[in-house]
Order: sequence, then C-alpha cells, then structure tokens
Amino acid sequence: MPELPEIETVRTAMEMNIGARVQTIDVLREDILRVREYEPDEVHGQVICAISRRGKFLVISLEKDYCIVVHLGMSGRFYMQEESREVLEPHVHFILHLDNERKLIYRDTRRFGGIWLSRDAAVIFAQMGVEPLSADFTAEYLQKVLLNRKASIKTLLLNQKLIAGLGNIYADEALFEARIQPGRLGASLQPREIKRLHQAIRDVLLRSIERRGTTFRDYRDGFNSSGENQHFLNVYGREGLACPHCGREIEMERIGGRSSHYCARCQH
DNA sequence: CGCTAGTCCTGTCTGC
DNA sequence: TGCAGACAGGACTAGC
Repeated sequence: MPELPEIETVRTAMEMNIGARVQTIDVLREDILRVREYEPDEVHGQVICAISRRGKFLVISLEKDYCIVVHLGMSGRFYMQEESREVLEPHVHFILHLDNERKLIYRDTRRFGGIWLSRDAAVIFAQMGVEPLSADFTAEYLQKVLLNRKASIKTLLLNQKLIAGLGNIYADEALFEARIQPGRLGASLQPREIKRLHQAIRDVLLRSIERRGTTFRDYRDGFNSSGENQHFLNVYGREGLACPHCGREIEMERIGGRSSHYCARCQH
C-alpha cells in the first residue's frame, strides 16, 4: 500500500510536530520493533529535530543521533491525534506522546511493517537505491541498472536496491505511461523507452503527492484521512475496464509474483 | 551475483 | 448464512 507518495504525504503532515518534545512512548507490541538499539525512555524529553523520508521509510530525528524509523509495510498507518482522545483503535502497536497535546499513532493490521529505534539510520538504508525524485535519478542511471538484467522490468522497478520507493501501484502506472509492458525483460528496453520510463516514474510520483497519495484500502495520511489519487489511476486495479487511452480492456497478469495491470494495445 | 518462490500476518471478498 | 480458499499496496530468505 504505502509507497513513496504516501510516505511523503504523511511526512509533510507530521512536520507540524518538529520542535515538540517526546513525553512518553508506548510499545504495545514488542515484536513491532525491528531493532531496539536504545530503550524508549532514553529519549523522553528529547526534541523532534527533523522528519524526513528515504524510499518508503519515515525518519523521526531526535537529539544526539537518536531516531525512530517507521515502515508501514502493506497495511500500516502513522497519524496524529489529539492527546485528549482516549479511544484505542484496533491494531495500534506504538504511540509517541508529545508535549504539544498530540500523540503519533502507529497502527498496522498485518504487521508487515515495523519500527526501528536506531542511533544510525544510515545503516538501515545502506543497500537502498536512488531516490527517484532526486537529481541522482537520471535516465542514464536507469539505463545503467537495467543493463544485462534478465528479470522483468516490473520486478526490477519494485527492487528497492535499484530505485527506492516504487511499489505495485506506481510501477504499473509508470509502465502504462511509458507504454512498456510489465513483462518485458530489463535488458530488452531501448534507450528511448528508458527515457520515457524515467520521465513517467517521476511524473506519476509527483502527481500522486499532489493528490496526497492513493487510498486503495488501508492507507491514510498523517491526519488519518484518505488520499485522492485512487480516482486518477489508469491501469492499477482496473482489470476488465476500458483503457483510458484506447478503450481496450485492461489485462491483469501475475509477473514476479505480483499482480500487474496493463493495456496490451498501448503498451509494448 | 541474479533470479524466483515461499514466507510472514490479518481482513475481505468470491464461489460453492 | 456459512465456510474454505484466494488475494491484498512489502520485503526478507533460502535455494537454484
């Protein structure tokens, strides 16, 4: 569910908590902590210095290199609430109480996500690929990482070691916009196709951020509200419906174990 | 090293 | 209505 645009949307909302201090931390489910390099009470009283994003990870930076790294997996949400609100929703595993009358709530039904209590976020991101919205992501970079690759382009786009932040929805949407079939092998893409794909990846992500992400089912932004980009998808989740460009029925096929949606007439 | 299939977990939908 | 089975936006790992 939550891919780069969704995490970026959460991050933007959460920025209003920069400068607030951590009061207490509730760990309601121990196994949601992927690493525990420090005890939660060590950061009581610390100020939130920054809230950043790397790929699909959200990073809450505290003082002296302490940080809380959040990944939402498939079904996770991370949102804020007034401290006075006392209803505990189901599947809430972690709560960060702040001194600004707000609490940050981590909730994850399937528990594929997790939280890192880390003192060095760089370690978590050591293997991670380029940020697709940064200047480092160029058509040349994309061409380089696809060279000699025998896996399908769909599978390669989902590989976080190559590009950080794409998931199933935006991989399908970017391939539609670049007019490339998801089952094509990475090495088979021509330079002009790679150029189109590079542009499409950036466009698809930027447009979704403007619409505060895609809410298919579980995703909510930092205020626990739905996004709007689900109303603008061209292929994802639209199997059997008309291609918005040519009218042909959108096909759905499993590629690399993931459902993949495309128009067999527009994409080659 | 690159690639694929299996696995983790719960909720929801489909078909009998 | 009830139930079994398939499937879901992610990402590790084991094994070839």
